[in-house]
Amino acid sequence: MLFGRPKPEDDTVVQMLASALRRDISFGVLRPDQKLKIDALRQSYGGSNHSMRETLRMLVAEGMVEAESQRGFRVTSATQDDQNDILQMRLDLEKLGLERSLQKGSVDWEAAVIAAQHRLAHADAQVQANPDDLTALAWDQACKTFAETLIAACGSPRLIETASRIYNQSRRFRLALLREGRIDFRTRAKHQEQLKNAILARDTETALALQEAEIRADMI
Amino acid sequence: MLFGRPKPEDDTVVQMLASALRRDISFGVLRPDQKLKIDALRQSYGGSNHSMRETLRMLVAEGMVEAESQRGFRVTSATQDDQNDILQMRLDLEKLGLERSLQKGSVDWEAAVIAAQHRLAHADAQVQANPDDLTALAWDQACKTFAETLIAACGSPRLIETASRIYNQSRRFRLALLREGRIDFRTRAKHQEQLKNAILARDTETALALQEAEIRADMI
DNA sequence: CGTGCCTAAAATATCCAACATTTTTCTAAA
DNA sequence: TTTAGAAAAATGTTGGATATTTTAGGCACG
Repeated sequence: MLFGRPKPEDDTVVQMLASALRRDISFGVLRPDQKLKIDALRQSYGGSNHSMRETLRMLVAEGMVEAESQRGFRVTSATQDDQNDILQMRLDLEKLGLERSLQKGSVDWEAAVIAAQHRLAHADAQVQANPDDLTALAWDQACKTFAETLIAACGSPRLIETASRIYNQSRRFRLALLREGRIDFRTRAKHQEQLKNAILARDTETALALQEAEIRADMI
Repeated sequence: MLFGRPKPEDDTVVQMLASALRRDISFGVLRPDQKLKIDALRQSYGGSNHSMRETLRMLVAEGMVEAESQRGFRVTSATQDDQNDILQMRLDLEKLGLERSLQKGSVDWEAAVIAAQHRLAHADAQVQANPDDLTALAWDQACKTFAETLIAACGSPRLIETASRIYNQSRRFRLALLREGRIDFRTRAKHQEQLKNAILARDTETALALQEAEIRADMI
């Protein structure tokens, strides 16, 4: 996983569609509560009706889309309550994950954290200099990778998978913050650096506090 | 939710299929790592190829089934590691949920706990007297309902949903215990009663300890 | 002027049949 | 015995068709 993924993630049509829809939901192209009509989606994204349905089922299970029987699909709503719920879940899950990673993580994990933090710092700089959609996408991905790296050594595949699911639900909130220019990059950079150092020092208390601050800042 | 569910959960074909497959995976009719060939499944469960594929996608997202690109679906493996991981996740999630329910739960929640515990005690007695598959199914459902009721007042839809997802993955382990006669119903009954009383007394520490004991006993 | 009812249009959920591609299995030669 | 290649099976995808359900319009009725 050093220089890009070895296996192609978007192998099948359904997975390509899922990626595209995920991205557009995160970016707000498809807005909360918006109806997702099969034929309309096919016009924009291609694929057969069946592929599109399969895709939407997947997104339902990921929490990005909601289904109502005989009434089709719509983008999951994004109320303040939802935001709070997602924030709390991220706190619970990612803190657990980081705590256990700090207990179990090897030097390989430390290296991965350093690398992810380095890339994140770079992405932060990029997105400040040039805030177009493509850069924002790369920045968002770097944020996710960093958050996932923090918990990668926790030893629980299900914790990792669950945290990833919840994280994906949080993305659109953070991308909205970015669009609105409400992200304090100065503080972020400082916290990230401190967090990395706390991890290398295996200072659990400080690391968890910084992680919590970062997650909260991600969702105001 | 007093006398059965008001809305029919198995409205559509896909949801019927999902229920049937979930049940058969939990019961071990479909064994861990078993290949799930679309046409073979259609013979047993009906439905078109698309419906079956949609169903399997859902189960993938629920963690009951795994998909490999161009190589179809198979029942999620159930190694000792998996069992441990699921156990740990249940502990983390359900303890969080119970703790918050104890903080926020109203008298309605207390009533629901009492009701669920009553039904669970009944189901325990039934399954001891008459351990056929149908009774086991009802018992299993009562267990799940009880576990879900404990965390129902936590105020976090995503915590509830996530706990449910993980719980479903734990079912086949507990049903295996039941089949092998390795469940200590005496201790269960005692613990359940004590747990209910601790909850009514809002004794968080005792309640959490008893809950943990129950979850561990569920998975040895 | 609204209100309810009926019909028409749209959308969903499903099925069948077909096909390209990929994986697996079988067979036979080196 | 190994291996190469053909045959069989399975997956992933598409198009088209149909029953059912929901939604939208329009129109008489009070």
